[in-house]
Amino acid sequence: MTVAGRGAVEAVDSVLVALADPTRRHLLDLLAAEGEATATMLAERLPVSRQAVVKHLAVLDAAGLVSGGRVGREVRYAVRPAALDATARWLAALAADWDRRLATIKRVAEAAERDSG
Amino acid sequence: MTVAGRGAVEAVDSVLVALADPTRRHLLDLLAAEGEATATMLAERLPVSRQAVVKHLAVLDAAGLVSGGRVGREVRYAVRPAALDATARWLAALAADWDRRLATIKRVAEAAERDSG
DNA sequence: TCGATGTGCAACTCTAGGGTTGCATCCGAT
DNA sequence: ATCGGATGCAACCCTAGAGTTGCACATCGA
Repeated sequence: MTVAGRGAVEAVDSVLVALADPTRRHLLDLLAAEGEATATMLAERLPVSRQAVVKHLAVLDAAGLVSGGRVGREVRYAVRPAALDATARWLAALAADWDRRLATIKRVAEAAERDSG
Repeated sequence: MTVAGRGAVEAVDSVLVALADPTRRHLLDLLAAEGEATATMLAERLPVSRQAVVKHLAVLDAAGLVSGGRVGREVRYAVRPAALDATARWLAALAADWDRRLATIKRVAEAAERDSG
């Protein structure tokens, strides 16, 4: 690992992969707006079939970004902020790490500059 | 848009897509550790060809995550924290937005609960 | 019970993109 | 001048995964 725990990497990976698809991000937006929705409802608002939506929801669920609960004959999905928040923190920490390293490189370079110049 | 500007969406999209690939994340790790490296050097430390590395670097460059500069006959790449940091903030804001919405839903549900129960 | 609605499963198509190889090109050093 | 190491370009495979269709299974309402 570079900056945080190793077990978290797979979790971050699944979230990043999930978020990389525009249709899935659209689904998340709809879910966040609606509060709760079924695959059928979501498919009506998207230019894809219900089955496509179901597959996307499965990916999002595996990443911990949504969770679905059965109510009668339908399955209602809702958004889950935790995994998203964790990934945001991971990225922020990584960016901070890069900053730190670049600052170090710069100092070293300037020192070498002074020595030779 | 939902929580931030619209123009930023494409930028975030390219970063997310770039980060979704494990080989590219590995490249970023190597670059952050080395400070600067060429495609040839990076390819030696990865189980893929130099050409594959070049393609990945192009994607990372388009996303603003790295930048390369020519030095003599070689091209040295380095990591760029800005785009990563912006994406981290975007995700954090999105997570916060979800939290806000879920809290609202919960309040509404509880109010309805009191009214009918 | 029967019909309508929603979900689950499976086989299938099709393309984006990750990876490769081969060769041309450019620059530095002897 | 020329040899070697590094980059650039182009034409290729090949698989993951986004999307589809078709049908079977559950469940609610009349």
